[in-house]
Amino acid sequence: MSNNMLDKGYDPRNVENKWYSYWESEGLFAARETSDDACYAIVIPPPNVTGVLHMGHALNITLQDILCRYRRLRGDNVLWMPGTDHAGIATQNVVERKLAEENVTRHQLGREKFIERVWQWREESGGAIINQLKRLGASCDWDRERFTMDEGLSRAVRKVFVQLHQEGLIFQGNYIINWCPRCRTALSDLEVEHEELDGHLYHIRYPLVGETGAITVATTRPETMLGDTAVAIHPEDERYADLKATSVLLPLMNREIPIIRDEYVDMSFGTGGLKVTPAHDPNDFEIGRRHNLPEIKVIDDDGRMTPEAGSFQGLDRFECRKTVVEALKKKGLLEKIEDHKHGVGHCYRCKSVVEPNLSKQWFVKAKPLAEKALAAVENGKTRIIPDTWKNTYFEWLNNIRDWCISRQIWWGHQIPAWTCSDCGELVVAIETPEKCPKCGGGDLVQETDVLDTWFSSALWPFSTMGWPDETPLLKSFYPTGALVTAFDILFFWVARMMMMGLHFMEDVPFRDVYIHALVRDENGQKMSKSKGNVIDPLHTIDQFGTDAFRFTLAAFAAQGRDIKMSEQRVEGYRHFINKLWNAARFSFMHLTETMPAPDKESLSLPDRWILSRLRLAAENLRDALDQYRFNDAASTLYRFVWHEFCDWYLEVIKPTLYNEEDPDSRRSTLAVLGIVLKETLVLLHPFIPFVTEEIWHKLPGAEGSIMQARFFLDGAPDPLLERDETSEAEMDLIMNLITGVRNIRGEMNLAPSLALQAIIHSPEESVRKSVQAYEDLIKNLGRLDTLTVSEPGARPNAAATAVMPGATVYVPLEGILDVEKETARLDKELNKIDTELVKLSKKLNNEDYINKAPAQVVEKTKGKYAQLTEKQQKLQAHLERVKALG
RNA sequence: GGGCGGGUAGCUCAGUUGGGAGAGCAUCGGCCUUACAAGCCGAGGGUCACAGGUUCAAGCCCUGUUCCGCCCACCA
Repeated sequence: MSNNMLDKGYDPRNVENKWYSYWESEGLFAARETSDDACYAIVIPPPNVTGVLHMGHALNITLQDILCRYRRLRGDNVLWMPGTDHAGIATQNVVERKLAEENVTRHQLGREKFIERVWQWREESGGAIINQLKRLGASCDWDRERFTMDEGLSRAVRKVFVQLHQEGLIFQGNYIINWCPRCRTALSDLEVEHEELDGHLYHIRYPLVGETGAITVATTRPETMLGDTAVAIHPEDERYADLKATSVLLPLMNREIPIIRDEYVDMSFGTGGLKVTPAHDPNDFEIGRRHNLPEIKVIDDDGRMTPEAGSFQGLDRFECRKTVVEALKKKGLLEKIEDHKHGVGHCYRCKSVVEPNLSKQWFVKAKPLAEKALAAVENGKTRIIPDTWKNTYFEWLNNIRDWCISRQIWWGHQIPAWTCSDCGELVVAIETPEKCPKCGGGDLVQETDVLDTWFSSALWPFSTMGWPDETPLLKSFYPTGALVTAFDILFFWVARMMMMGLHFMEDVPFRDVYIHALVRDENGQKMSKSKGNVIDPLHTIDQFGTDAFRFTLAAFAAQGRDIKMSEQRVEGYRHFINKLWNAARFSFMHLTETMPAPDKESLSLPDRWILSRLRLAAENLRDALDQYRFNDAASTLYRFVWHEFCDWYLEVIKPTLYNEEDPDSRRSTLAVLGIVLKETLVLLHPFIPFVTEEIWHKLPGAEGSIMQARFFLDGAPDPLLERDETSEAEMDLIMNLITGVRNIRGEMNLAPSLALQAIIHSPEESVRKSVQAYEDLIKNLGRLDTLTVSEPGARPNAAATAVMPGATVYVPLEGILDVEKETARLDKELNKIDTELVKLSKKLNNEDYINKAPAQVVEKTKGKYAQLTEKQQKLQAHLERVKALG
């Protein structure tokens, strides 16, 4: 037994860690800062630093790793930039929950101490997600790992903030924003998730001042009435044409508020009366500004009623709703309550009901930035794949609103703005200013708010490469080649990277954006902890190995469709990994040394055939990956490896390998086997890096890591590795003959151990020659005793038959032919042919078809018709003879 | 309210300019054939959601209907 003998089954556990360490220690993931080779970069979508790997990451990372490894094999200088995100609110919430277990609030701790705790938590947990990415095989350039809060990136954030402020694209203002009373912070519009809920529509009567009667308004949030500063009606509403009163008395508060006329009001809704609460509703806010209405905040930052709410002060907002309704009922001012479905905003981090609230915040003026981002996709500088997402992207950018970037939390980039306590001057600067530039005062107080997490991630493609310095890295790798992500952060992240990249780098951040699917559970449900349907990728890996898992993800990554993950399927692909393993194992039983490359002329048919098929597989793989069709790439490989290389080639060459009497043939076949195995491993490597590396090292003549290999398609043209359609056609004939015999054996229930005899008739000399030349091969795989080939002549009676283009096979079964079975078998086949012929003749008898269809298509149909007719005749004739036996 | 995706074999899904309906798993039959029983050989199984239309030809293009899923939206 040779020393490169493999174990009987593939065990990933013995292999994966070993090779990952090897790749890292050999520096095989490292990008060169400059090179003559094409440079290709991908920046990782930075996972939350305190996060845990989930299926979404697994898919995302796997696809990126496939692209990166593929590009390296194509000879590119690849940079896969890794890193993590500080994930402001999410991380802060996690740490706050931990504190809660100790019965401490962050306020008790104080800002500085709290931030220390967060950093501490990052130290403890920050490595976890990275190690999990490594288990997936991620070939990131880890020496360059970045964090959105590290010094370099913080500098980039401050620089961007200051410049945008100078350009008037960042401003501070009092506007209505989305407020999460639980997280106690403002949120951007994107961070609010709307959920359709069953609620109520309360109809409330607001009595007119100076005359009898009332205007009835309808609201879903009666507690906000305490902050009403007007009632609005449509200027053209005829119901109020004669209304003389100019104000109403706000119930419960006994405040007189004006009746205003505004076209925003929908006359068809309810009674056409709209209560206006400028401080707690975005629309009302707009109306309020148009009419110079006071803005009265009745709900505070904790979601409790303010002193402005009068006797309701201190009540929780939901408690207050009930109380207000009761009070109105008592006063007889509640006209009715209807059931009403409406969208309610929730915090995307903590799921609390978001309160629209008037607040002073910082904003990015988004329109000017959005225009460039739109143009770049319109003119194709950045491609979005699949392009159905282009519309979504355009839609959002076209309707973009100013981006609220200030957050009232502690974990994040503190806004680089200071207020002079002496003169009130606002100073925005990259570095902490020593004194006030206006009055020279030394007491400058920094803005306590921090920036939206997505502000710093928007800079990721260039901040990670050293911007604002002009680094060699930026020069080589910006714009990056591709961004790979799921659609759920298309707006949060992708669109904003486009905006910032175009603004600050004056070029797009990436040439391609590949949007992949969401991973769902077997029932198509989104995986979530609360549903308990989460499949842990690490568990899957433990069970089946990383390679099987990765191959599964790739195989399911069809464009435009979500993935329903199930472990059962991973198991299926584990079989594939094992199949490959065993194919290698078999090969190494014979392939013990390097073989010289043979002349093409001296090769046997199967050798020529498999080389040609390898070429085709490589081309298909390349085309699929270049178009991000990962599933096609995976199935191409699967089919080639299993059904061509294993099922046919390895079986076909066995007699050659075991035949000691023809060492020349054996050597040339071994040489081909070596080439095909080697190149196949290279093709597979991006998908299943571990097992291919493991096998690579057993391969005679293979040097170094498989990561240093190159795609043969890119090398100097090698006549051995060209398509050879003549050989493919000849091999097809041989395979058809074998399948014909196997089919007979299978359907007639003949034991595999029973050696059969076959008679092949063909009028074509080339066919007879092929059969003669590969007689042993056919006999072997067809499990035949004897094989004779001749021109059509006397036919055996007690025989089963298989008819194919150019040849007819007879398997004499004297004494054992089951007439009934063979009759049934032939009948079935004839029926199929019958229906097929009816269809074809219908076509061919159609003048329009003959005239209008392309000649090529018509010819094809005619050929097929002739072929089937011939087959039908032969089968029919045979059927007669068989019947005569019975 | 607007937009998007999907409905193809029992299950999960492919199907790239319209021209012979496919794969994996599952099922059935036969095999321990010296790489692999995580395997080998063979078989059965589909009104391509429904209804129209365009075309010589439709799973694919157009219109409508229906069911499922998702995204966006300031109608109280």
